[in-house]
Formats: sequence, C-alpha cells, structure tokens
Amino acid sequence: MASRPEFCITTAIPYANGKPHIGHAYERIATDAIARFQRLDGRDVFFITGMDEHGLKMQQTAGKEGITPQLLADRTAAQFDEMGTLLNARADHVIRTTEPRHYEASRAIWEAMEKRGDIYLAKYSGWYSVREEAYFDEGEIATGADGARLSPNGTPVEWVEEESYFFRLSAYAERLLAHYEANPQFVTPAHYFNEIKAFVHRGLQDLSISRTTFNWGVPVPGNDKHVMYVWVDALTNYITACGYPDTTARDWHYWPADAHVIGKDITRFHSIFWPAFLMSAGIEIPKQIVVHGFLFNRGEKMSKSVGNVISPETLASHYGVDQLRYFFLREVPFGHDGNYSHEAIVNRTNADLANDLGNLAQRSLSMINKNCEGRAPVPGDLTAADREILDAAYALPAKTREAMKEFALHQMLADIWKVVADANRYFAGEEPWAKRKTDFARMGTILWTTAEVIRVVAIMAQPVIPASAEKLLDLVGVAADARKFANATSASAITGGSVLPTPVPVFPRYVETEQVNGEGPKPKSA
RNA sequence: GGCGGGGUAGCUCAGUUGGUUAGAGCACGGGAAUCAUAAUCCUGGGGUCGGGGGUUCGAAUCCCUCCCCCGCUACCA
Repeated sequence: MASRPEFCITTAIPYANGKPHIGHAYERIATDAIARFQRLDGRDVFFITGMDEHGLKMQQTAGKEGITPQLLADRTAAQFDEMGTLLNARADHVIRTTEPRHYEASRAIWEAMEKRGDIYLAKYSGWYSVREEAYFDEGEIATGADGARLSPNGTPVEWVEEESYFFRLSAYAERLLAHYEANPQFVTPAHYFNEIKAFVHRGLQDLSISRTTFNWGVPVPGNDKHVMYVWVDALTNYITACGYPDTTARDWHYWPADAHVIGKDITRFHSIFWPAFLMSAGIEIPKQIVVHGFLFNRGEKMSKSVGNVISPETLASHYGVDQLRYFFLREVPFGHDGNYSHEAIVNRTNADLANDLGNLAQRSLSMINKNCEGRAPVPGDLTAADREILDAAYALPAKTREAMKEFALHQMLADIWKVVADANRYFAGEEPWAKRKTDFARMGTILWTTAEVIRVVAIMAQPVIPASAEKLLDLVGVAADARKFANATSASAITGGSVLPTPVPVFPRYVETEQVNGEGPKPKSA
C-alpha cells in the first residue's frame, strides 16, 4: 500500500491541567524537527501528538476553577494547538483522550489484556497519605513521637484498602528483558536504557490499573465503579491515533511507531508498562523510545516561587521562532539536560544564524545582484578549493543521516554549520571582491560556488529552521519541488544564468537596547 | 545504603587498544581585509586534565584511595 518507507513519530501527550511551558515546546520542536527530517529524506511521515485529559488532577484543577473537567481540557487543548502553530510544529494528527474513539480504543486494549488473562480484580492496600495523595511502602513509614504513622515527608498516613484491577506485570519481566536484549536501541540514549534494565532486573510487581476514588476517566468495561488508571488510558492514545482497534483503518499501517519522543521522567511508563500492555494485547511494540532531558533557566527549574517562569510564546516572539528552535536543538545535546538564558540565546543565534549563515548569504548574494545583473553566474572550471567546499556540502545528507540515527540533532547542526564556517573561510580566501577587478569570470565561479553551498545548507537546515530556510531557498532560486534532501547534490545545482531575487537579510541580529544598567529589554528572568 | 554517570581552558564540552608542545566552539587580546547584517579572515593569551598515592621509559587515559556533583532505586503525572 505505501509506496514510500514510513516513519511514525509521536510526542508524549501533555497532561491537560496546565498551559504549555518550555518543556512542552522543546519536545514539540524536537519531534517536529525529526519528523521534518524524515519527510525531507523521502519518508511517508505520520507525526502524532495529543492531550492527556483524564485523572484526579484534572478533576481537582477544574473544580478549583469552578468549571467542568471537559471545559478545562478543551481550553488547554486549544492552548497547545496554538503553541503548535506558533512554533511551526504542527502535528499531522492530534488525539485527545476524551474523544469517543479513544474510549473505544481504551476499552478494546483493556479487553484484549483481560482476554489474555492478565487482568484480575483484587484489593490495593497500603499506607496512604491523604495530604500527599500517595501510597507508601511499609519500609518508608516512620513512627512519630505520639505513635502516629508518618510518611517520609512527615505527613500522617492511614491504612487503606481499595478494590482495584491489576495488570499481571510480574509475568512480563523476562519477556521485556528478552525484548531489550533483542533490541539494543529500544531506549535511547543508552544511559536511560540501563536504568530501565536495572529496574526490570530487580523484578516487577503487578500494577494497579484502575481507580474507584474518582470518576473522570475511561470506565472499566463491565464495571462502572472503576475508571482506568490514567497511564493505561494515556499510553493507548498512540494506537488510537492510528485507528485501533480497527486494524483496517486508514492509518493503521503506520503502527508500530518508529519513535516515541518523551521526557526522561516518564521513561518507565513507556519502556516497561507500555510494551507489556502491548505484548498482552497482542499489538506490535514501538521501535524506539527516544528520551530527552529537561531544560533549565540558568540551571534552575522553572517555578512560580523562583519567579522565572517564561512562556514559549514570550521566547518565540522575543527572539524569533526559528531562532528559538535553532537554539534549543543546537545548544542542548539531545538526550541531556540543558540550560537557556538570554545571553546564551543571543550569543548562539547571533553567531550562527546572523553572522555565519545570514551574513554569508547576504555578502555573496549581494555581489551577484550588483555585479551579475541579478542572475546566477555561470561557473567556469572548478578549482580544488571550489570542489572541496562543494563536496563538504554534498556530503551533508549522508553525514546528517548518521547523526539522526542517534537522534543527535545537535550533532547534525554542528555538521551543517561546520560547512558554513568553512564556506566563510573559502569566501574570504578567494576574495571575489578582488577578482571582480582582475578576473571577472573567476569571481562568478566563486559566487556560484558559494550560492550553491548555501542552497545545500538551506535544504539541510529546513528541519530545524523551516521558515528561514525557505526564505534562503527562495533567494537562491530553488523551486518549491526541489527542496528535498535528494536535491542536495550536484545534479540539482543552481543553473547559471537563472534569475535571482534581490537579496534581503534572513536572520536579523539581536541587538541589545542600551539602558542605564547596560541591560536591554529581555523576557523576564530569561 | 545499592547500582550507574560525571568532575579537562572564563563558559559548554571533545579526547580510552597509555606516547611527540592536551583540543573545539563561544568569550577575551592583537592584526588583516572591506564583498557583507560593525558581519568575515588570520593570530595570541589562558588549563597542577577534582586531591593524593602507585604501575610504566611515558598517564587526562590503567590500578588504589579520598573529596564533590548528578541519575535510578515503581503506581502524582
């Protein structure tokens, strides 16, 4: 059915009880960049995101605001939708867990697990802290001075027994380990995979997968007193999006997903619970769990009490969408935690985008515009220097594919910008402005070579800075249908004599506005 | 406590079959050029490679020990 290789990628689905923050923006941008990369590389890409809208917290947050959980979910979903548009990172498909089709999918996977014999009804019991809304193990409980039982955080706990459905997770430890063994890249980076393996090696207990203390969730089939544990419901979104349980659905062929992009805090849910559920239900397991780190504001977690909360919209509007995308993906080694600050963003985007790439384009295209009647020069014989820089550019598709195998977006950008830096050295070394007077034809060859390098670089940079790359490609006269990675070769090179538009700067420099204390306007605390 | 990761230039980091004067980018100093978004190019300074001990002709790289930081150690998501 599919004529092209497929690539299905997802973000985690944000919990809908709060508006988007930097972490959500980062994950969406990174996933979008990967999706765009694969699409430009010729794959049939299905990019899924969604919203996790059930659970106690939703019910509580809505209650505090005096609205229904559904209304809260609708409001938050709209905010995330706007974020996707703003960041130029819209997904192909958005799945919300309150949709009827998702109820159907959740019931179906539950029934499949039940049919397998992996779900049973029992009592969940333990020491429960009402204040912390959490259970604690016997070993964690301390006895206070008055003999009262206390949680590790000092809050009173009481013995609670609750009827609950359990998933026979304990039966899956060995199958999971076998799967890890057979798929050494299942969780990446390896650091997180090791922790998961260690966790499973210690043995798995059965998992409580229903709740009776609230009702904002998917009812358990055949027992309305229970709603499904929010993770059963949430993880299932990925297959709902592909049409489950209808395996003849239009998009079912995209499953299993090639990559679930997630934050490091939810690695366990995606690497242990989710594969176990799928094994039980007889559904294929996603190929890779791709874990990213957290972003910190000057090393500190963003929080209201610290007063360093900044919205993605603020950053995007202040520095530019592509600038923000570039900064996040270039500055933070993917899979690691990272930091952002006003200085770091300005430094990075000015240096790489405005100075290196933007200025290279402007200086070369301006010369073409002024000296070649606005037409791409016809190159003469290429010198060794010309060939060297061109070959470096033409090597980028293969090189960046290697980086993308490891989801090393930062490495991909480093590879591309190495060519940009070399192109600046090439340009300065060849001095086309001097050749203009001594060897006009040679000047044309230098300018053509530089424009050709810019063409290839712009094609390769599209996943990260889509809007800006599009402008650059317009400036070097590339047709809309010639912007795939397959076009990043000499076969699609700029045709000498073709008309080019008047160049305009693509990346504005960020200039600090002078103030008494030397600090310009900037997003609060950035 | 257990398991794992890490401490290398002002900043972010690269650097393991041990080997010539320890590297990159950014930041900083000097110079060149003037096509260009005061952008670019060249060049320089700067590091007891966490502390100590050991193996070796030779260690950031191997061994021992000590100090410090971080992650995981299940049902809030």
